[in-house]
Amino acid sequence: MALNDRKIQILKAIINDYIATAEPVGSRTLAKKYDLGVSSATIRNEMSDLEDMGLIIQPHTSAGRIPSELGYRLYVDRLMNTSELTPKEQEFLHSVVSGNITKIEYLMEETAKAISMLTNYTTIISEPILKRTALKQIRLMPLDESAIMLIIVTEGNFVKNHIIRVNIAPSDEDLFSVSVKINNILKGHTLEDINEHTIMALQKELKEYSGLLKPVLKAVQKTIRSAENVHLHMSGAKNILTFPEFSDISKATEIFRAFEEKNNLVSLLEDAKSNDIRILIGNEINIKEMKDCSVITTTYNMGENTKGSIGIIGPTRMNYNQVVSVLNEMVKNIENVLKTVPDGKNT
Amino acid sequence: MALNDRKIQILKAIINDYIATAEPVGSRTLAKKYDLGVSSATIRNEMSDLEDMGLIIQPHTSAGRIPSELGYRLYVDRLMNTSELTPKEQEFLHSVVSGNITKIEYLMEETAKAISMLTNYTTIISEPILKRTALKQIRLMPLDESAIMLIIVTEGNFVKNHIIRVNIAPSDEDLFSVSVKINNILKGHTLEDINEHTIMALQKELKEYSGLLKPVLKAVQKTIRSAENVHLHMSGAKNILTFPEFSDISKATEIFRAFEEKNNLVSLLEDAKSNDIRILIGNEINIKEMKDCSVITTTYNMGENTKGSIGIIGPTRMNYNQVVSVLNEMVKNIENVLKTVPDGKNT
DNA sequence: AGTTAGCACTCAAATAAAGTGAGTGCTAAC
DNA sequence: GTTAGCACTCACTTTATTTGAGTGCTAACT
Repeated sequence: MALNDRKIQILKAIINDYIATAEPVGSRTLAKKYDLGVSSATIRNEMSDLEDMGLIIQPHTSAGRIPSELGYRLYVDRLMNTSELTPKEQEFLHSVVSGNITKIEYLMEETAKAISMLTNYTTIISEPILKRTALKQIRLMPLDESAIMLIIVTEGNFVKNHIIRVNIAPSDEDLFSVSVKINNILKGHTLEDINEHTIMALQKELKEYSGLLKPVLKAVQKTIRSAENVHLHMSGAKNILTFPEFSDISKATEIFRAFEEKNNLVSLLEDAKSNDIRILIGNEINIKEMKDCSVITTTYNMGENTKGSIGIIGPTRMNYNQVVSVLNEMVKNIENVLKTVPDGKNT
Repeated sequence: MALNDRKIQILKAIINDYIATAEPVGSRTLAKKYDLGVSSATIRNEMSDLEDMGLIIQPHTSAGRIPSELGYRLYVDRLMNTSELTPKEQEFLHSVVSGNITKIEYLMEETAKAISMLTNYTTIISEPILKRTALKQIRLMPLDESAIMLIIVTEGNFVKNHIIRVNIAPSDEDLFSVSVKINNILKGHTLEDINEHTIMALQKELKEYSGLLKPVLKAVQKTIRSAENVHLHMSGAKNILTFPEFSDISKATEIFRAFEEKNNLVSLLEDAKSNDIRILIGNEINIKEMKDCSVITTTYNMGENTKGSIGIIGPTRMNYNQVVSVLNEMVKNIENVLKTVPDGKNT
């Protein structure tokens, strides 16, 4: 059976209507609401064909049709028309990143919030993760009589700090020169780079302050490890409750439970490997609790090796068109901010 | 009408039963389930009295009774027996804080998560807030050719950092000596302390690097301001959905909406002024969306002027007894950690 | 006096029955 | 190939009926 123009037109109408109303749509509704130029009976015949092709489904005998996953797939791949955001929406999204954002965490937080506000879906964002976390700067500074602070800046200007307890705090100047020495040795190294050789070199340099070696090394390790972890931000999870498909508390709870499992979210975002926008529909998501959801993901870049992902989660009946536009716009914004004003990144 | 022993016994039984089952409890149930030594008819008479006294309520004519807010008030003030946590529970709570926690944010996050897991209620925690944020250390360090980083440590060892773009980055040594100079002038100062005099002094010291003055001052201001902000952590909001009193989606959504308003949560926690445990029941909470909830709050100390709060939110029918025990235990744990190993606090 | 058995009464909730309407598939005519 | 017409289906709504937990009151008992 061929998927002629009229069939496509009808399928599009069904999907658009269902996205808007969440109600199965019948032939009469289509005939009245959309200017298809044929009678409901004809539409009925076409719908019957579409159902045979697996693109739409009848929930029960005397109901209208709803799109199947296959139908959505066809829709997002070939039928969906992309639209521009309104100037107001663009401005809103832009205002979020243009504010005085001092920490990358806040930027992520705000971005997630903005997207979920605009779309009414749930947003998750992963902070940029460094492929190979190298140390950029290591510095010791005095805190008080019995404590000094270790500051570590990694590639990408992520800052970490650790307090080190000591018996007698070395002088400011001593700490500075120790810092410079450590720095010379560890700078540019990653965790696996730190071997016996580097440690020996450190031992030699820190002869006078041998008590510092161990805590410093430990802190450095911790830092690199943590920088290699994925940090997630989520916003608008409660929006799930606003969709009639999840008005059953047990369904909502199920999804929330899936959200709680960090691995789930990470794996969702990891699907966003390429820079393109990726769409997973229903069971294409490999998380059974989310079989009635769709996820749209993409990545944003922040320097060469550093990229994070954004994912938007909604019912399969989500507004794919809008979400894609929002994602594109927001990625543009974020990349701009991260490129032009890499101000105060931190973890 | 006197509140004799038997009435108290019956009231306690009603409240305990209702907390456990969420079902209105009738005279027959009480007579069967609890060993009160009298018949259901007698209990009925007493219940009638308790209702006259406003301690219990009949949702409708042919239903059992449920506690009124007044009833709960009496219960938590005078009737409730406190119980110990099981060793297992204690161990669980302890394991949370004893892990390798490098940042105060994570400690808070984990604590909130643990409490809400154990109690099944929603937990909010405010990070310790400094009464008067003073600067402790200010340091500049090189990043690359055109950027240096400003590190600021405030009283309480909170660390902030800002990247400053420059045309030509001064040398490491120069930055060190500039740091020491700035430090000498600003150390110990709070925001309102920074006046023309200090700025003049800075201008003089930074003659050679006048381009640094403005960004440094701006960053310092930002830092202090942000440190004076309340940072909140919330966990287990979705637990709300598990209670039959909120099984109506619209009720749940209402509460979630209230949760979204940060001011609401802050004001809840601010009620926890004293070190004691405070309990707010139903309408005692001044947030109308939360009139069917109760909140139990307390504070924890971290050094003299630094204290944060923990709040647990559940239905009015919450397990006050358990929550109080958990809170007490957890505060003990947190204070221990913050006292003995004040390691790597950060904001 | 206080307690209790007995009983009529109430009313939410569960169950059953009847009615409604949007939607379908099929047929026959255009 | 298209469409009007019609019988049929079935979720949903409405209305009626039944059920049962719980109450308050009264009269008898200790």
